[in-house]
Amino acid sequence: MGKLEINKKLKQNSLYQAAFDLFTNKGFAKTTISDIVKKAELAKGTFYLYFEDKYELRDKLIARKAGQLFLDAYENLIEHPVSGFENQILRMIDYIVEYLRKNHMLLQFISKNLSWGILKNAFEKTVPDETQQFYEYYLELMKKSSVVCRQPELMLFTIVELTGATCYSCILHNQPVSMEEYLPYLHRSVHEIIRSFTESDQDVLIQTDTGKDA
Amino acid sequence: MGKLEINKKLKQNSLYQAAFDLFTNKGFAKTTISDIVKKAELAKGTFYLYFEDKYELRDKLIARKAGQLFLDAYENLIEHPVSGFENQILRMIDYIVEYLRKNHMLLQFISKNLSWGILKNAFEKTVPDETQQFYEYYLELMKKSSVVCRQPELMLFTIVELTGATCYSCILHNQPVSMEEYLPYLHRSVHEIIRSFTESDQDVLIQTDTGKDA
Amino acid sequence: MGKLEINKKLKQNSLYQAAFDLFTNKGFAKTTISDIVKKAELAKGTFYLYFEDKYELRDKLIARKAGQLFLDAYENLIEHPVSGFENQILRMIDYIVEYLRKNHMLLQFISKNLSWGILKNAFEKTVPDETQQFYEYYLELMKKSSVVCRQPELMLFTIVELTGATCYSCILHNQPVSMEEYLPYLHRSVHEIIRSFTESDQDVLIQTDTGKDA
Amino acid sequence: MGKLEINKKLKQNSLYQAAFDLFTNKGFAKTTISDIVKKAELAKGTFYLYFEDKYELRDKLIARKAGQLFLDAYENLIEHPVSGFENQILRMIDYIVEYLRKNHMLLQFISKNLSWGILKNAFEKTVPDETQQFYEYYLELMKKSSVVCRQPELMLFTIVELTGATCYSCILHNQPVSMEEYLPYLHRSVHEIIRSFTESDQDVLIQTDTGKDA
DNA sequence: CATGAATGAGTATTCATTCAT
DNA sequence: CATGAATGAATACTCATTCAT
Repeated sequence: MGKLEINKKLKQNSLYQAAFDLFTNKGFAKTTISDIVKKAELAKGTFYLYFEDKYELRDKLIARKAGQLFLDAYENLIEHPVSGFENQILRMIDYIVEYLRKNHMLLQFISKNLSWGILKNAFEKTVPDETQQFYEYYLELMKKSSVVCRQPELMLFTIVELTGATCYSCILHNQPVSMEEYLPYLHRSVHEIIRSFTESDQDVLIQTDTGKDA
Repeated sequence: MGKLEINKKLKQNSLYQAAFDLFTNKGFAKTTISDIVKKAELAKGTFYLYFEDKYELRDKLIARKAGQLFLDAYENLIEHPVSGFENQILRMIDYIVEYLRKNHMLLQFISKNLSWGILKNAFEKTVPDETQQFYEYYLELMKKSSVVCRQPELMLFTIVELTGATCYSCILHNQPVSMEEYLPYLHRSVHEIIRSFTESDQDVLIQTDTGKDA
Repeated sequence: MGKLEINKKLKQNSLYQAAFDLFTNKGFAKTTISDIVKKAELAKGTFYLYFEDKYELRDKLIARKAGQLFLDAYENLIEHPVSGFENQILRMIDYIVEYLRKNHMLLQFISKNLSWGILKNAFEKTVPDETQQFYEYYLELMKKSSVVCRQPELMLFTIVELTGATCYSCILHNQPVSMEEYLPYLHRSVHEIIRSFTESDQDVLIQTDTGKDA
Repeated sequence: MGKLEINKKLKQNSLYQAAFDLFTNKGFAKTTISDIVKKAELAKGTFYLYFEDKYELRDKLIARKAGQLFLDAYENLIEHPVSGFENQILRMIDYIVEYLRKNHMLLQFISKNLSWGILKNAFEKTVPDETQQFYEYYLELMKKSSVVCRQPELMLFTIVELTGATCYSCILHNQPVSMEEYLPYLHRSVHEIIRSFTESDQDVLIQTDTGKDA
C-alpha cells in the first residue's frame, strides 16, 4: 500500500472516528457534516471524496460497529470457552448485553438498526468482511457441537432480532423492566428458540387454526 | 361538550389525519409543519396550539395507530373466535402481520417504534385508553383459557418485540426471507415462548455456565 | 371611585407589575405580551383595553419608576436632612446611585432612558404627577438655601444626564472604573456644575476660540 | 494580502456599509438580515460567515463609527489648530456636536451607545485601532499644553458621557432646550470639569455630609 | 367589559453542496 | 488530491392582533 493509499485510509478513518463520536454524543440528526470534518480536522470538501452523504457514512458505521461487536463477543468466547452450542450462544448474548448496558450511546445509535438487514448489507458489501466471518464462526460452533439445524440463518435471525429489540427497551427505557430483571427470561426464550430450531424428529411447525371450530 | 370544545377536537383530528397521510406517504423527515397545516387547512400558528412540535405529534400518532392496530386484532378475534389462548395469540399476530404486509407505509412509520416503550407510554397517558383496554383483554383471554402465567407482561413484551422486529425485516426488506416464508418459524417461536412462560411445574430459568469446564 | 373603576385600576396595576418583573428579568425585547398577561393572570385581549402596545407600557413604566426613584431620594433627604443646597443634591445623588447599585436590573431597564425626555414626558402627561412634584421640591430646596440660579432646569438636566450616563457605565460595566471609585469624581463634577450655574457675578459663558490665533 | 483575503475584506465592508445605511434609515429593529445581504448583494449564508448575528454587527459598527467620529474631530483640530488644551477639547466637542446635529440618524443609532463601554471595547479589541489612536492623541495634546491631570481617563470619560447624553436629549428631542441654546452651558460645564480634574494644588474631592448637622 | 382561540405574516438560522484556487 | 468560502433553498417557530362568544 503506497504512501498515498495509507494517507487516504487515515483520512477516512478520521472521518469514521469523528462521526462515531458525534453520532453517539449529539445524535445522528443533530450532527452535521461540518461538525464531522471539523472534528476530523479536514476540509469540508474532503468529506465528499470519501462518502456520498451523511447517511452512507452512518450505515457503514453501523455495520462496522455491529460487526465488530459480534466478533468481540466471539473472541471473548474463545478466550473463556464453554461447552455446548446453546451455552456458547448465551455467553455471546451476555457479552453483547453487558457491553450495551455500559454503552447506552452505542445502543442508541445502532439501536434498532442492529437488524438483519444491516448486518446482511455489511456482509454483502464485504467491506471489512467481519460479519461474514462471524457467521462462519457461528456455523462452525454448531458443527463442533454436532448440532443439526435446517435453518441456521433463520435461527440466528430470530435470536438477534429478539435480543436487539428487548435490549433497546429494557436497557434504554427500563421498559417493562430493567435488563437485569429481564435477562433470565431472555435466556429462557432463546433456549426455547434454539430447541425449536434444532429438534430433529418432530419438525412440526405451528399453524393457527383458521376455522371457527371450538 | 361545548361548541368550542368540539371545534377544537375537530381541528386536532384534522392535524392528526393530515400528518398521518403525509408521514406515511412522504415519510416523517420530509414532512414539514407547513405541509401538515396546509393539508389540514389550518393556519400555521394553530399547529402550535395543539402540539409542541413535529415529534410530539409523531409519537402521539404512533401510539394511537399502534393501539388501534392491537384493538383491531382483538376485535377481529372476537368476530372470528378460536379456542385456546395460544391460538388466540397466534390469530392476532396473523391479523397484525397481514395488516402490515398490506401497509408498508404504516409499518415503516410505526416500524421499530412498535415497542413496549411507546405502547406503555400510550397506556400511561391514557389518551385514547386503547392500549389499556387491549392489555386487559389480553389478561382476560388468558383467564378464560385457564392459562397460568406469572409474568404476563413480560410474555407479551417478548412476543411483541420479536414480532415487531421480524416483521420489519421480513416485510420491508425481505431479509433474510419473505414474511410468508418466515411466518411458520415465528409461530413456532411464539409457541415456545408461550410455553416457557406458562409452564407451571419446571420454572427453571436458564443460566449460562460461567466456568471453563467441559 | 365605583367598584368597576377600582377593578379596572387593579387590572392595570397587575399589568404594570407583571411587565416590570418581566422587563427587568428577561429584558424588554424578550418579553412578549403573552408573557405579561399570563403573569398578570388576565386574558390576552385585555391587554389592549389598557395599552396600545408593549412600547406604550414600557414608556409609562419607565416614567413611573424613574419618577418614583427621584421622589424616594427626596423623601430620604427629608428623613435625614442635611444643610446646604449642594449637599442636598449630592445626598440625593448618593441615594439614587446606591439604589441603582443594588438594582442592576432596574438600572438596565431605565438605563439610558433616565433622561430628560422621558422625565419631561412623564411630567407633561401628568400620569402620576410625581415628577412634577419632584421638580417643585427641587426649586423649593434651592429657594430655602437662598441659592440663585437663572437656569435651574438646565442645571438639573446637566446633573441628571451626567449622573445617569456614568452610573450606567460604572455600575453595569465597571467601565472605566467601578462606581465606588468614580463617585468622588462625580461629586466633584457636580459640585463644579452647580457652582458654574449659580455664580451670580461672573456669568461668563465659555466660548471656543474659533480663529487660528495663538 | 492574497486575492482571497482582499475579497473577504471587500465582502465584509459591503455588509458594514449596507447595514449602516439600513440601520440609519429604517432603524435597527426594523432592519432584517435579509435586507442587509440583499443590499450588499451577497447570499444570506454569507452574513453568518462574518457575523454572529445582527447585534454583533451593530456593536462593531457603533465602535467603528464612533471611533471614526472622534478621529475626525481630532483631524479637524489639526487642520484648524487652536491653542490651549481646554480650547482644543471644546473645539473637538463642537465638531462632534455639529456633526451629530446634521446626522440625526447617526446620533439616533450610536445615540446612547456612544459610551465608554463601547469605546473601550473597540479599543481593547483593537479591530480598527482608531480609538486607541484617539486616546493617544488626547494624552499628547495634554502633554503639549503642559496640562497635568492625575486621572486623564476619568476626565475624558466624564466629558464624553456628559456630551453624549445631552446631545441625545437636546438634538433629537429639543429637551429641555435646543442644542444651540444648551451649547454654552455644556461648554461651561466642560470647562469646570477640566478645571476640577487638572487643579494641582487643591485636589480636594467633595464628600457629602452624612450627619444630620445643621 | 372580558376572553382566548385562531390567524399568518415575518425572520433568523442551518447546512448540504459546489467549485475556484 | 485538498481546500474552505460562498451559496441560497428550506423550515421551524413567534407573536401581535383580531373577533366571535
